[in-house]
Amino acid sequence: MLLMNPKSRPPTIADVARHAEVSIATVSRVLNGTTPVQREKTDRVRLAMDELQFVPRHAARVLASKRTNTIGLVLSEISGAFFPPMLKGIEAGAHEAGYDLLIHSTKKEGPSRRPLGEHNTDGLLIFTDSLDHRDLHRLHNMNFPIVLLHQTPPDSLNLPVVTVENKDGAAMLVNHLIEVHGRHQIVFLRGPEGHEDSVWRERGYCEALEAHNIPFKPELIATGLFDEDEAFASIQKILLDGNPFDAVFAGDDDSAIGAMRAIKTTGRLIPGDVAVVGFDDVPFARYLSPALTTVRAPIEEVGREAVRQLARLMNGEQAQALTLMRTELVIRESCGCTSLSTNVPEEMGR
Amino acid sequence: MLLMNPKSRPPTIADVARHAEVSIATVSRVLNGTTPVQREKTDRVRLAMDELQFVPRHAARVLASKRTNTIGLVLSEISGAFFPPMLKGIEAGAHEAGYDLLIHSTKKEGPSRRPLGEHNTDGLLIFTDSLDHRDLHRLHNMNFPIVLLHQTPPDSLNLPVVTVENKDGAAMLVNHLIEVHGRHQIVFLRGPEGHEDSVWRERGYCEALEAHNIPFKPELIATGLFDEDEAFASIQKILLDGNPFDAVFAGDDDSAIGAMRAIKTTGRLIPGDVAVVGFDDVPFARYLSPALTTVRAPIEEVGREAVRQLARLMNGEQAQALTLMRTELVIRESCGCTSLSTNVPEEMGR
DNA sequence: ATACTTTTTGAAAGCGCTTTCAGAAAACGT
DNA sequence: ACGTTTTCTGAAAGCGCTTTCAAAAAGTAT
Repeated sequence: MLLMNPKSRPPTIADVARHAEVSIATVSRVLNGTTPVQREKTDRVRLAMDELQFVPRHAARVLASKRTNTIGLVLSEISGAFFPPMLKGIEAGAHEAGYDLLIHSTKKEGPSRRPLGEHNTDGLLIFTDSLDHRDLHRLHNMNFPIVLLHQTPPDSLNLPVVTVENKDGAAMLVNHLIEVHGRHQIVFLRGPEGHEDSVWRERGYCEALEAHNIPFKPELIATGLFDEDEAFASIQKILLDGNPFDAVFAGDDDSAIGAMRAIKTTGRLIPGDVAVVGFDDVPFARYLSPALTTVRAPIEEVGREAVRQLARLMNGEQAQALTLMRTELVIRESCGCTSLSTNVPEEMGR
Repeated sequence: MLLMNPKSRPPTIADVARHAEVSIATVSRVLNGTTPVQREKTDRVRLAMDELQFVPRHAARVLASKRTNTIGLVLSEISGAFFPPMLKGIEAGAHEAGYDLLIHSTKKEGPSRRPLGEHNTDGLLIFTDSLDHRDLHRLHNMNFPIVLLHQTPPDSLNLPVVTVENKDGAAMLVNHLIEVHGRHQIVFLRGPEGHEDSVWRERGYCEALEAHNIPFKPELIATGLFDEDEAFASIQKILLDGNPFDAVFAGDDDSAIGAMRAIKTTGRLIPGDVAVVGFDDVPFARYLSPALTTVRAPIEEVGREAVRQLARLMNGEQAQALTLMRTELVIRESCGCTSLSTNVPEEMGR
């Protein structure tokens, strides 16, 4: 193993050039493949790079080329069952496209008002409302590549969006409750104020009701905040108020757990007395008893697709204004269906 | 709102200097607070920066200062219940310390053998064995700040490590099984080959047996790969082989699910006939029936602490060679204890 | 006032790479 | 062989910022 002089600084492109007896420009060219270089020289350069263990200084390339080769993910908080698969998809997408991923949390901005990395990235993925409208406008005005995740653009800004078919998924779910199980008094638990996914799910809920001529009852709408305890409390309140219901669409799976707990507490049976369904299909949904009927969103694909759209933007191409990833009904037991393989994941037999 | 000439490129420090009628150096100084600057000039500069919406070019600072203000997280794959909280901790730690986070996946290296970001980060967090020993040696030799996560250094390299007390946690768990529930035939399900966490958990398992003079039986050791289906198969095999056992320490929670399924399939009762315990305390552990007794590792804290150690290294200070985060026994039902509040999370009453 | 500190400031030299630009070399045509 | 076109190549000019360095300004002590 080649030991390098401990005092010496890491090799630069100039060292490589000297070592390979070519010009700096030539080294740069074999590094980037921008211009053909004679075979023999290419080899010499490659060899030199290996021997010197040369690693190009990212900052220098960025400064000179104005391309960072990095995409930024802006988000307000890392949490929820939702986040990991999305990140996984984004990471995979970035990797595929040859970009690095810079994570920028906007939650309670640190000591130094560190500026958003516009110049430090080639494009930005913005999750939900992690960035305020002012910044969004500014970036949009300067024509900076941006893709929104799970958030439609404010003020009719023309920014591409990637999200899931919340409305259709919710409608499928509620239709199932109505058509297959004959439920008509369906509670809906809203997510956090302003949460777009929740808004669309509610819309799907309403459409399903309408489609079956079931009147919308405001007293069956409550707030679950996509949170277990909040949902628990909300369902308890509805029970206390004496509003009858035979099903709960909990808004998301976390809320569904809370709802189930609240219902069980009263001695009611799930799904006999009350059907409970969620949304998201988080990993533990199948382990609940009864196993939770819900809607699966291809979250990982959302992340991957968002990167793809962003890549198009960064290449100067047009991106799709709205990408809606299809959702899928996951029937288990909590709706009243009977699963043959209780608590057994589908993949079991593989 | 100040509209800028659309043709104009983003403002540079020179523009700010001109605008504020000071030198470039002065602008840099108020930007970094490196040297005191007259109050009045400071104000002028600040104003100019605001008006021009100046955002310093990251690359330029890095190139000039040799500090990237970024730490890199190197990992081979984003997955597992394990990952999200760890990332959350790391992100939080990085944010606190004023660093950005660059995620670098080494899984199936992309098209261009993109070099690891040594020069693009001030320090690296290396998760499990996402980086091969050669690179590790090289980085170590050049005295580059590195902290290992859940992996002790190979070849007695002197690199700081942050991980959890797997051995103690496992021992506590097995002790509980033995002392409280009188189990003596305890199956252990190993994790993936070479997985350090698994090795230590097994060691804890062995120590607990020894401490109670229970002979170690090789036929009670099997492989669960920290995977539900694999664990299912392994337990089935042990059952088929007719090796009697009255408890399963599943290695991790995922395996525990598989183990529970396999045991239930035979009609045996949990925990009556067989106690099952896991490790990790993933979110759904409490929702299983019976609720899973397991060990909670402060994963998020691991991430945060790792960043802290790395920060010390980057500041030229010494880091702690080994940081073991304490684990905690989480007693639920699957070990044979009876929980008063079945399936009800502790926080319920808040 | 004068000499000597101490505090602020600006000029200018890089940081390591990409990218014109124009010249050199090679390839081609006749 | 010579003029042209096509390929390759090197010199040099930045990219936007930090950081000496030394001079200028302001403050203190004599």
